[in-house]
Amino acid sequence: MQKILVSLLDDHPLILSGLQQLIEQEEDMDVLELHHSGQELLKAFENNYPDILLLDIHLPEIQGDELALILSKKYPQVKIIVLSNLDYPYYIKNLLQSGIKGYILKSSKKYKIIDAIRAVHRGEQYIDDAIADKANEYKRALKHNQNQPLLLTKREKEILHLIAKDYTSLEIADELYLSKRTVDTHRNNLLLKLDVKNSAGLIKKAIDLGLLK
Amino acid sequence: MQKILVSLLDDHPLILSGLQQLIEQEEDMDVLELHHSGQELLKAFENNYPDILLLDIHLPEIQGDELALILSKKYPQVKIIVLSNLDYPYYIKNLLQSGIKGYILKSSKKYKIIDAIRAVHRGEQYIDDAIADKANEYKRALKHNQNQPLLLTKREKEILHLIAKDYTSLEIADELYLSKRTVDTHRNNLLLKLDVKNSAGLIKKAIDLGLLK
DNA sequence: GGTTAATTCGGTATAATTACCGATTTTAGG
DNA sequence: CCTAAAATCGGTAATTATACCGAATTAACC
Repeated sequence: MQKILVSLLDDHPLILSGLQQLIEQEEDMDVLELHHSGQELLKAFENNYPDILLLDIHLPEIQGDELALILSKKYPQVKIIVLSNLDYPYYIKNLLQSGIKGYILKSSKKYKIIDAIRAVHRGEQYIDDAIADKANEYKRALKHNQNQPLLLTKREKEILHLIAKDYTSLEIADELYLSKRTVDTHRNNLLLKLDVKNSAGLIKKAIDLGLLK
Repeated sequence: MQKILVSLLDDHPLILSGLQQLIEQEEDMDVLELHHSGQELLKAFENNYPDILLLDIHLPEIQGDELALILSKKYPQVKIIVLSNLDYPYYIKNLLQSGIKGYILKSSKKYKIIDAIRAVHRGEQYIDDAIADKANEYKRALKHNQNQPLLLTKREKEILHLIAKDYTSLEIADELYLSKRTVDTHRNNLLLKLDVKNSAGLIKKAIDLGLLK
């Protein structure tokens, strides 16, 4: 029988080991390669790529969702399962649009991860129950916001990072050679998109969503 | 030869597996027990405890530093090594005062973790280089703040959590039956203690330090 | 019981953010 | 080339947060 080939991307060596061990215990799957960064993965994929990629969404250099988008365009054969800590459900919507096939929490029981790999390999979608539940909750709670995409623009991300760095609007304006008014507009859009009412909530949610740090 | 007995506490099963595998590969150490929560660990320690405890500082229910304090009072024989993602160095000062013997990053190379266990077992202190470097940097940069303890009071933590929840000062005051003025004082103290100048920076740093979420 | 830290509250002033109304120009993609 | 999204900028008003002066009460600890 052809084994399911799985590659892993995570910046934590410990998580990589844990996943590797977990997968190699199964008879119908094998680990192809371990990757520690998005750059490394992109290079490695030029030579060879797996059936399934387990992708940590929290990465230091590149945003997980950006990488997912690149990969699903360049390597649509590779089925991507996202590993995340997030319990914010609406984030999945964007990811699913990026071609993600599965979404599980890092804190999941081990068998769930194995199940997810098999399901996605069969061509199914696999969303962690905990998340699916919350997603429904969320949809019910927020009707007015449901067709608003959560993808941040380049400028918005830039400004978000500066807000997190303790900058005031004026300081951001100076830094980016913009008027304070422009910065405020972007701040407002950030608050709207993330559905929070001030900067404290913005930063909190941004980190939870993996948009920051 | 007597093996070094190591117990592990982390809320992520994957990290636990990774650590377990890593430690059991070494001939001079063994894993005593895996713990998934602070409560579970405290109960288990009543019967038996290890030489070394690898303690994740990011825990859902109990604060890592609080647990460390409890443990070092109740079980001073157990040497604690903290595992963390933090690159904020001044946090260690408090931890070291709580009786912590080692401090390493989750993203460390695997051999570092093994080294740390051996060093701490010999009675040495082991601080991750990356952190030690930053700690010195930080000391140089911030002289005026160096004798200010970073431990937050109960009330401050309470208010910090509400700030992160998008509450305004007035809403917090209502929630806790306080005057707005009191809330503002606490907010100010939070800004001072964490050395940031607004709520956005406060939340960012609090999360980095493991004080939130 | 005495000392220290924590918590509570007041006023005033300034700075910063957020909420509204708006608009034009630039960029990216089909 | 055309269209939609993104990025840019203005003014005003209201709300919030922060910076300063201060101090009294309560809780915790030795």
